[in-house]
Amino acid sequence: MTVTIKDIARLADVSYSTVSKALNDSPLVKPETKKRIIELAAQLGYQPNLAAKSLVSRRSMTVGVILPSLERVALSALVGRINDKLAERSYDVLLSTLPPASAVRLFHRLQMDGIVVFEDIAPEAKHNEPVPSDIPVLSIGVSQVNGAKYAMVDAKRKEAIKDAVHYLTRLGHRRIAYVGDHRDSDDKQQEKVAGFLEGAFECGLSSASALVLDSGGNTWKHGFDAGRRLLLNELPTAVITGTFDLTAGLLRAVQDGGLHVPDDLSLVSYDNVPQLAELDVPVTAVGPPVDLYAEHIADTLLAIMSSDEAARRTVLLESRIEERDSCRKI
Amino acid sequence: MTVTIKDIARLADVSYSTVSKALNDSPLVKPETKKRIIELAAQLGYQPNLAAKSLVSRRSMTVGVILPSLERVALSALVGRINDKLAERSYDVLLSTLPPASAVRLFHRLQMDGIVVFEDIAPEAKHNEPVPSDIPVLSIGVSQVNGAKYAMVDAKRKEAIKDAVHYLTRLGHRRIAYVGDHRDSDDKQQEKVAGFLEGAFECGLSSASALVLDSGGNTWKHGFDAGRRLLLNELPTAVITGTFDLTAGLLRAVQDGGLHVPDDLSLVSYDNVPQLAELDVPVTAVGPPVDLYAEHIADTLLAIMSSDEAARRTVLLESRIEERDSCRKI
DNA sequence: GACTAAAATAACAACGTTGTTATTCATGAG
DNA sequence: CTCATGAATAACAACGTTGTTATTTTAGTC
Repeated sequence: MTVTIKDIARLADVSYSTVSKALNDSPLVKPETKKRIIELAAQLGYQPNLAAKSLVSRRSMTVGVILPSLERVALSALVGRINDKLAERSYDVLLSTLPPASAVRLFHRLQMDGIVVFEDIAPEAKHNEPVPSDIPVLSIGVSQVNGAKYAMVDAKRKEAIKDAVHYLTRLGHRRIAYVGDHRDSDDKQQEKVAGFLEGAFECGLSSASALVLDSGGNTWKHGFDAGRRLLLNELPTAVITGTFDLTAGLLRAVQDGGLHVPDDLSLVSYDNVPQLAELDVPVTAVGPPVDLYAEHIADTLLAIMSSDEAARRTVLLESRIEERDSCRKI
Repeated sequence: MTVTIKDIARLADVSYSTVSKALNDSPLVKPETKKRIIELAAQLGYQPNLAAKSLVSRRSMTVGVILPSLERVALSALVGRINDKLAERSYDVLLSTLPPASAVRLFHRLQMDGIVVFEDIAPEAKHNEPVPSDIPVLSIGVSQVNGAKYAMVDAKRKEAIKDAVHYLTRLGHRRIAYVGDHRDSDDKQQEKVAGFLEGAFECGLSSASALVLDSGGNTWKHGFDAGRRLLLNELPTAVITGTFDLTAGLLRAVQDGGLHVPDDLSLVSYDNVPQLAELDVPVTAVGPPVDLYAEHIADTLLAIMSSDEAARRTVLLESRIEERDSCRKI
């Protein structure tokens, strides 16, 4: 049997409402009594029943995060940071890898105060069952199927990759490749490709000297394979990679091929995460810094949660270049 | 404002207790009324408030899973299966990647009916704060620091690897390598090494022909690197790998090195997951099949949850060989 | 058409909290 | 010594459910 405030009340010989006040550090109870009760509670290993709490307060101080998996390093890192940021505001974070529709239903039943969706598809896309409008949903980079329905935080991916092209061009590179996942289904990846092509155009690169390589996926393995293929043909002087994992894999492949980064090949990676500094060669990154990303997600979520007149807003995060040792002037 | 049974009651012009019964398909309400209420509820997008429900029923029908990350394929797969199995028994699963102590506290506050811990360290190891004894905890393969404190499901890793050695020996292999993570901190990995050595001894292999390679980690990358190193020295005729990810990486490395599996090298992998069949070469596996694993975890959890006189039991799962195309007779 | 049994529905208590309102208990002023 | 004042504590209602108990409605009997 779990210990409740009533148990504590009985043992401390006070009423249970006094216990409640004492544990919430209310000024209405005598410091002495308060101390006695708090100590007793700690000793009994009392944990407040969140169900009861949320029932009366109408909020659970809990948010749910829906994600496909934690296999991508950058996503894993981001979720960790979001957890931290929300914990600072005393919210707890729970994860689910269920299909979005089921996860949302579950979170709704659990009275979560907010939901963050990392899926590529909008929650109602599958079964066409609309998400209840009374629970704030923040979707991260989902293609807005039916108008701006949810609040959204997203990265300016196109700008980010474009920035990378400009950056490399300024360093003198005239032959650049973009390596990324190229499946039609995923708009986010498409956006990066578009950024690359626009950037190349703006910098006056010929289409022959702006190579797009389809990695067919976003894992280390895909990056490695792409790096391999890169080595088979005439090399570019610089490569831009679409995700952290791709970068790590590709770096390994080209190093294995006997190339030195940045002497033989410059490298810029999307996914502005600190892990890029820990690779064999610290790699220059573009994209919103993960800390900033997490902070904006947390802030936006808190914003739409507090204003019941849901401020369905879209935040587009600016990219920032994080220069490291993977690029050189030529 | 969320819709409650009282809202439905008002609209249907019945008492809220009737609504409750109708929604729970009680025989005490007229079929006609029942139907009307159920339709109305669906139309309003009603979702039962789990907080209220668990408050009165003293159980949340929810279990929490604590894990370090979902980066390992086999773990990811296992969690997915557990989710399915528990869903069949109408339990919901929530995940947390918080440090075990915090996650347990959170789950306790949320009144979860049970907890599954996938961490390498016991929950109380960090801050020495004991887990409340009133919430059933099932730990997966944790080294039992202070006696058999929690229920536990674990794999007979030692036997599994030993089986692999015997299997390969029967096929005629006399020079076998084991590739795995070798950090002292992780007992699970140590167990596999021990299995390898014992197996080698039993099969009469000389210590020179039973190689142990430390991969230094359990990811694709570590496997790849280990494969690379393998190629540098005199090759064994067969390799046993400690995890799915190691196998995938190592397979790639040796294929890159111009070897053919199984003609030039036989391969057996720990982690009995179906994903092994989808690699370039379908790889023979040892270890408890993931389905069986998930089922036992679900069953054991349900068992210790139902018997309040907690049946703190330990289940050790037998390994099974899943033969595929990665081994040949010599 | 009054009476009973059964069926249907309504009313109520409880779960563990919090916030509000009511009560008790000192303390000090007159 | 009585009374007002304020501090400390107790009692109570409410949150959204479920299960139990009480009440109403319906149908069947004579």
